[in-house]
Amino acid sequence: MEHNLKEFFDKALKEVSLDCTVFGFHEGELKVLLLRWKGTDGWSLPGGHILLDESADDAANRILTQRTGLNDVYLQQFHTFGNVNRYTYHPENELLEKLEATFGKGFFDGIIFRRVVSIGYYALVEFDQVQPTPDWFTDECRWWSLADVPNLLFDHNEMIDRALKALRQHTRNHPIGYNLLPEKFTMPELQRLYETILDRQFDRRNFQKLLMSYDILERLDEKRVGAANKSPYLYRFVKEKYDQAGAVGISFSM
Amino acid sequence: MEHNLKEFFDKALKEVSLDCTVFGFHEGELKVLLLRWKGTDGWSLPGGHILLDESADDAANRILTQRTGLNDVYLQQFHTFGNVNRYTYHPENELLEKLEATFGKGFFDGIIFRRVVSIGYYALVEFDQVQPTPDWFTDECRWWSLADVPNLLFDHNEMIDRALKALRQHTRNHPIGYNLLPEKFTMPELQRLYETILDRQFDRRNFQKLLMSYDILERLDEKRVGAANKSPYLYRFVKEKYDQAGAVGISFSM
DNA sequence: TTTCTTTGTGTAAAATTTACGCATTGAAAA
DNA sequence: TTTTCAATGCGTAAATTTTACACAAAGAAA
Repeated sequence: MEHNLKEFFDKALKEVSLDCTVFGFHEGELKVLLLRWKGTDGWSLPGGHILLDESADDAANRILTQRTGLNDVYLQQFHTFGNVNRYTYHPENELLEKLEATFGKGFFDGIIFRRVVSIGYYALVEFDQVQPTPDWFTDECRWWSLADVPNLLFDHNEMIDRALKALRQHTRNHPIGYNLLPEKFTMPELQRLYETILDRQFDRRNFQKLLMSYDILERLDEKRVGAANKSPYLYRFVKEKYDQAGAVGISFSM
Repeated sequence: MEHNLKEFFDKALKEVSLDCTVFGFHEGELKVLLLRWKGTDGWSLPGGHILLDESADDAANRILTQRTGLNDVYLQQFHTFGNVNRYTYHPENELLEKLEATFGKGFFDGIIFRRVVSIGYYALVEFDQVQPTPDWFTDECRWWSLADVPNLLFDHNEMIDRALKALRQHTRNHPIGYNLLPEKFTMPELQRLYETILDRQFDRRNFQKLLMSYDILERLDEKRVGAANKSPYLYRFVKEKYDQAGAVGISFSM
């Protein structure tokens, strides 16, 4: 990240931060990207501060690129967290002690652990494309299954809860999958994504009918081979129609 | 407001503000509350800063109480505005000059017109209950019909646009009316509210059937008299069921 | 060659949404 | 006092959408 942390903070908004819940889909499960703070076992969401000359959205993009190696990640702002005590839900004093053991006493004075309002974003990424990369504060960055997410620092568990709710809401009103699946995928794979996000099962015949009725998918002549069953067709999104359906809004009513 | 502005700002977050789009419903139209800045003809949304010891939601409530005289206003955070130039969409230099003519040169240095991220809320209120009250910066506070809203200061026109979109989205997934209508109202009045928010017409027979199917309304024995037609029944929301329906979420599909 | 799991496809029933008519009421007009 | 007129209350049929469900075919594994 930045060579000199204090220099960076001089060029950034101090009372506002942003945090990103990065969703990936792998082996039938939703995953989120978490970071472990240096010298501690405390985990948090990827986040950071907004530079004086960049918008909040630009900052979220910059941070996401740094953490994932990806450009043009799908990003959605969903809520801003402004509780007085949002930094004190968890024992930040212990965390601070451990961090100061690593960085030196007083290092973080005036940098973190003040009153900060945080803008929450969620991101949708292709799991396989991500290169999880720790930042200046952390020495580990990796995927966690949503079900296994531990107690996080600050109010980040609440952030994930809200991000997931926002994602579900989005899924009910827009097509989903372009950002979470590889370019080509089978209908059962797409269905599993929907089932995972919305946490319910669908009849595969009705699911196929509904999805095809949106006219955003193209069935290819290829099939996925190798599994111990009938080879399923591969599909891909027709980007223009996918975007159009997203702009107009569809109602996934199943 | 505060007797000493600079004293207030010492106890508040400086890089974060919040702005409220206050919706009222009157004579079949949606209205919003706007403020005219002292000594100028520039209008803006009601807003303010967050005190160090209050949450963003508390601040929004405090500000709304100050502007409307109401407690416990229905408030919903909908978006945070973080563009770099959100204070420069409009000729803020001219505004600043006029304000300094009123308050004295340099009065606002370090107080306004810096880089500020603003949290957008919308509020739903009973039009008749509101006592529009200007704040420290303004000398007029009044309702405007949504259709007549002029060019506002900063990015406040965009804020209203987004607030309205959020309100429409909310209306499609939750019951609406408890906060916008008086306690007792007729079915045609409720229908007109829906038609105004969603900007389309409904068949009154189907509308009545659908609304009654939610089981959130109670028909009273009273009727509204005085108009040159058949006296319509009065209805009122059953608060518990209204809240329950709001928590579960309903789908207004018409 | 057989078995077993998964995929591809279509149709009928149920539920929901939409369209629409007529009698009634109450103030205003005649 | 009577008539008129606009708005309200109530119910049913048609159209559409959603849901439920069964059987044949493919392909790897046994």
